[in-house]
Amino acid sequence: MEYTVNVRMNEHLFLRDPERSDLGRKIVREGITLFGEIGLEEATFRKLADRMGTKEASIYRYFENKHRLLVYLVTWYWQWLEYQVVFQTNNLQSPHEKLDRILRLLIMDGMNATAGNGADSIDLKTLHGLVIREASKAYLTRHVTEDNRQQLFKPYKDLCARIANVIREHQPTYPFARSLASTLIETAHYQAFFRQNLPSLTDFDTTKDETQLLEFLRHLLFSTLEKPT
Amino acid sequence: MEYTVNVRMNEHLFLRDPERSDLGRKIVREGITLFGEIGLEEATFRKLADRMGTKEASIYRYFENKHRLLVYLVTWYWQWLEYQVVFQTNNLQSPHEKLDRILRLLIMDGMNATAGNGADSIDLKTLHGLVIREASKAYLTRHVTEDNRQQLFKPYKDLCARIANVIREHQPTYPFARSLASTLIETAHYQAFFRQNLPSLTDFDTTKDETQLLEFLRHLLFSTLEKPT
DNA sequence: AATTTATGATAGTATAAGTATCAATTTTAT
DNA sequence: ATAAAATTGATACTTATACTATCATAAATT
Repeated sequence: MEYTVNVRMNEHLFLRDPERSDLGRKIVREGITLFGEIGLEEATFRKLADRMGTKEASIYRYFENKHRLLVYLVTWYWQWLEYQVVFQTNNLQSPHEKLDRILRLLIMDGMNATAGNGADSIDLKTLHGLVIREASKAYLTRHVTEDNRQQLFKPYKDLCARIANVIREHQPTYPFARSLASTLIETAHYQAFFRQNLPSLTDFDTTKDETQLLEFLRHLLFSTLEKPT
Repeated sequence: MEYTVNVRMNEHLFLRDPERSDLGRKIVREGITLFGEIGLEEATFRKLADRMGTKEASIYRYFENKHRLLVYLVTWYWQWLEYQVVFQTNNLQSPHEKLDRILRLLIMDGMNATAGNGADSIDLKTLHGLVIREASKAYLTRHVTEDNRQQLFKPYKDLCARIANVIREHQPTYPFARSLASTLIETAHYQAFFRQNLPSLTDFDTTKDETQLLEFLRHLLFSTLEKPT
């Protein structure tokens, strides 16, 4: 059985829906690789246009500016991840097992490489790397309140709320389920970043895989949930 | 007894030592308030110069660019904080008590408002707010490896290592002391940011003080250290 | 008093960010 | 199949940012 899961994006994120044209899908796809390759600050719409063989002005017709494109990509990731959480924890009996599955999703442990159909498929590994480096810049701005009013962070909140629910399922008396959920998400990301770039801020062996990070998160999560408050 | 503690800054951070002239100290002081008021992305050296009644070119004589000034401010904070950790945990008998003191430092619980002498004193509350919003941008860049080679993040690593040592003092068998230390620092910051700006990502009452954040961190830390690995 | 050093004032370049226009092309509706 | 509508390409602007350069003046050193 073949199927694709479509993510419905917040309409404030774009001027013209990039999912509805080849050019739009290409902006998203190439945007991920450009941001991934040279980083958000070095990236410009001109460079993106050149790489795509199109014009700056064409990209501006889809996205108001670079920041909106970033938020688009990052929220796409949150929504994709929330779907994975729902899908992969479905029919698991124990909340413990669900949480374990969620942690493995957060570090993209053993994920398949792409999402979506053929040429327009999204390179999830690259997107994950982008999220690790740039996702926090989506909200660490002066206009966070305004963006929040436009519901731009709803996918992040939804993901967080969903994880918090599983936490409460496992330990109904724990009073900081949402903070713990957001901490797990953020910690998964910057510990991965530190492991790669500033390894002395971690205890992980850079030459090995992310198993140690997973161990760290697992221990953090389950010890916290076991101890009464 | 009057005394001031001087922080020796990495010389790669500036072109001319801002501590050694009135103009330089003013750049640092006003830089903190400007970044604090309008945020890093909106801030420019032109705006900073206008606000100071000086010229753009004069600021460029001290700092290569905006990012270096950011790193300067942020690392100043890390060094100041490490000193506070050393000072305030000195002569405390139990590592548990030391860790508790460290957590309170991380959220700036009951800190006095300024550091340094008179007119050149640094507004710590504003700097703390700046660190919460902007500190991660100091390392979340493409040139992190190069900056790291220039030791720009040494103060952060030193602080982290010091906290990790207290963690090991309290629980010698815990294998992730450094990751836990960096997690505590980061979590203290973005949970404070979320509390202020995206409160549904937390369980904290925005109308109250940071006590709940402290409770969250305390529980996270001590439950993790109690449980065997 | 002489000399080095720091700052102010002004000017200039390169790139980024964003807008506007219009013709050419593609898509959609009839 | 044809007309109408929407999309894209191509070009050209405007404004702002991020610097660099120069030189006169002021301040601090020797």
